[in-house]
Amino acid sequence: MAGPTLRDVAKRANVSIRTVSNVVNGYAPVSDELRARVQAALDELDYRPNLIARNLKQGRSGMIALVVPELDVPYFAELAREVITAARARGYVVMVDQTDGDGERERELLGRDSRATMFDGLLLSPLSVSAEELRARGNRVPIVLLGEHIFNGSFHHVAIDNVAAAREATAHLLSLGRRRVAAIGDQPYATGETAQLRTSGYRQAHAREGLEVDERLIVPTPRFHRRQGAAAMEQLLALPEPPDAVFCYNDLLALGAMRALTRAGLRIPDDVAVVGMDDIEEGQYSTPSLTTIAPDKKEIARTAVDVLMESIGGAARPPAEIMVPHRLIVRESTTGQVPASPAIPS
Amino acid sequence: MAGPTLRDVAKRANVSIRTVSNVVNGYAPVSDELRARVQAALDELDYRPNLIARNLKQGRSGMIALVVPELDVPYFAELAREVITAARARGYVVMVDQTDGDGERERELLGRDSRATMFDGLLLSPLSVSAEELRARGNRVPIVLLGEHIFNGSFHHVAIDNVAAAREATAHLLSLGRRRVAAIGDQPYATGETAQLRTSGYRQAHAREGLEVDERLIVPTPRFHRRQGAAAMEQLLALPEPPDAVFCYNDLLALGAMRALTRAGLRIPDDVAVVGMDDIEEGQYSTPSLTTIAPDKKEIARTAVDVLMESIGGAARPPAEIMVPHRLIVRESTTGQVPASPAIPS
DNA sequence: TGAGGGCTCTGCAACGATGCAGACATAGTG
DNA sequence: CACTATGTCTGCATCGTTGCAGAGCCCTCA
Repeated sequence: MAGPTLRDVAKRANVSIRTVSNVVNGYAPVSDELRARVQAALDELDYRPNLIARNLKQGRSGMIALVVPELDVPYFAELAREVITAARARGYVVMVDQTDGDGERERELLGRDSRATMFDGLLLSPLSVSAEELRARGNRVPIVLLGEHIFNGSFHHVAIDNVAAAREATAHLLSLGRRRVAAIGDQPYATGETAQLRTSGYRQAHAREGLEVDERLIVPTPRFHRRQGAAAMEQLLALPEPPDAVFCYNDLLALGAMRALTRAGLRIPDDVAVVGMDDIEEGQYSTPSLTTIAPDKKEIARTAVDVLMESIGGAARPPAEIMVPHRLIVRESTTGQVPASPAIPS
Repeated sequence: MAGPTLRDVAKRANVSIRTVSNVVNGYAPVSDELRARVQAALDELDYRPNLIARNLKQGRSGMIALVVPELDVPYFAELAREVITAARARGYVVMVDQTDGDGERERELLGRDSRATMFDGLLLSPLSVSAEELRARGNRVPIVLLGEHIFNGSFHHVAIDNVAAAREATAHLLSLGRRRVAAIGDQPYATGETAQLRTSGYRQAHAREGLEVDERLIVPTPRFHRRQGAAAMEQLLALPEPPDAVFCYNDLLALGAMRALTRAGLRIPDDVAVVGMDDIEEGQYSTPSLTTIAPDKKEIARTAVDVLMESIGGAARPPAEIMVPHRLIVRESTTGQVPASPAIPS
């Protein structure tokens, strides 16, 4: 079962273990003759270094973990892809784990028997666990947080400017002349920090136009899936004065909302305009295509990995709140027209 | 930086290293008094076991790797989710890696310096690399293949019955009275085995009805993304006699094709009916919702993990070709009506 | 009373690799 | 020729943990 070790190769080539190691790693100078002999033995036995042993000796594993709520949520899948790519560029591999947004599962990560110690660092996109808890558990492993707003500055944190993004999305709808703009996705409780930031951006946009917010148009949702988006939209349509536009806190909610609108026989954007957030690929191909706020995912991933590498390297600079660019992408769901770009987006 | 080790705890509690280890693992009987003393020391130092060392000693890592072409392709993301869940149930964590369908990247996995040795087993969904190569590289790590058809029986392999699935999808279209049924996604070359199986199912369905296949209706695509689906559909619409139905080899192709149809001002399914394959969540919410072949992903994941665990455990039973159930799910894109199920699917 | 048997607890060796210091042979230098 | 410098190669210790064998100790029972 177990493969040959350095010892086996050494015996076969009649050299010391250390020399074989040197050949494998190209370290110390080795005479051509000996190198050839060792190489032959390596090939014959098809030696593969035991990375676990190497890791133990070197005190690092070359692995980081990425923890997201749900991997099959497109935003996280797309983010995971970028993280894996960014990490690979730096010689790291990524273990992906999902918590299902379950606080228990998130806390497990910090527990005594967690596998966290196997990794050189953690990228965490927490849903339920608070920064306070994270800090209290005082993991020894460097951590960088993604997306979730954590205000107490205990950890490095990479995200877009949620307030500004929400403000721009809402302003876009207002600029189209819509006057009853709904918001889907508020989470007015402790762990809904990101959602609250977006709500506050939504309010700011109204305030800047001197408009009142009709509180009934703000629909909270416990989660950010299509199902909740559809349900929230149905609720909004049942109002005496239904909205003429809706800003959804992510694209899945928006897609669910659009589905509900279509079912109700309403036209998008003529009757109701829709904006999402995340710019998942699906929104480019939906009917109609979805106007959205696009966070720079590549940049998020790259930055997060960079900062994590720095921490792993031992740089003890104070935890930073890092903002990553975003931009509004206008598509059919608000203007009814495709942008100038080609008919079939990439 | 590095946390306390068993030695540190032992020194503090004034016991042997071995005893601390016993307390941590609950192994040998330890007197209550000593246990308490050791536990106190553990708590004070906030000891965390070094899993790398433990792995080295025990010869296993408790990790398996899942290698897919692209994590942000919904099918793979959904599959990854199930694999992670299934593996966790068995005490394993999953490292997810993606190859971008790049043969080079896939081959890297088998190379001398690959990290594959760090894992107890590999779940591989290869795109470019052939079974022949896989076998030649003779990795020492147990491997289970997912999805791709490998006929030479060198490895365990878990997949649906692609021929039957494609036949059923096509038969469904024919049973609706469609007579010019196109196929999008053929790959008539060495590494397109799965696609070829589907084409053969498509042909079988025609043959059983005594119908001729118009070869111009079979459109190959190098990849299985929305973009290719849209392009292929446009190509089909340009034919003198365009199709009245299309079977796409996965859901993304189908979604792309639907987008092209909508753009061309055609109605689905009235003018052209569409069937996909994979049952990704997006297809439930598209407009119209997508008829598709649903592979039992949970079952695929569970079976694959089980078989892999068996191999890891040392069971040397011969490589098996394992078929997992699938079923046709009829939605609006072929019948124009939602099935009896609730308006908003889960 | 003394051999035998549990119960606790300990120390040594080992997993497979690398860091380090030094051995040995050869070459270069005055 | 003696002495240092250089280039190769080796052995030992070590990373943090667990497997194994056994040392004490107390208790039991013939």
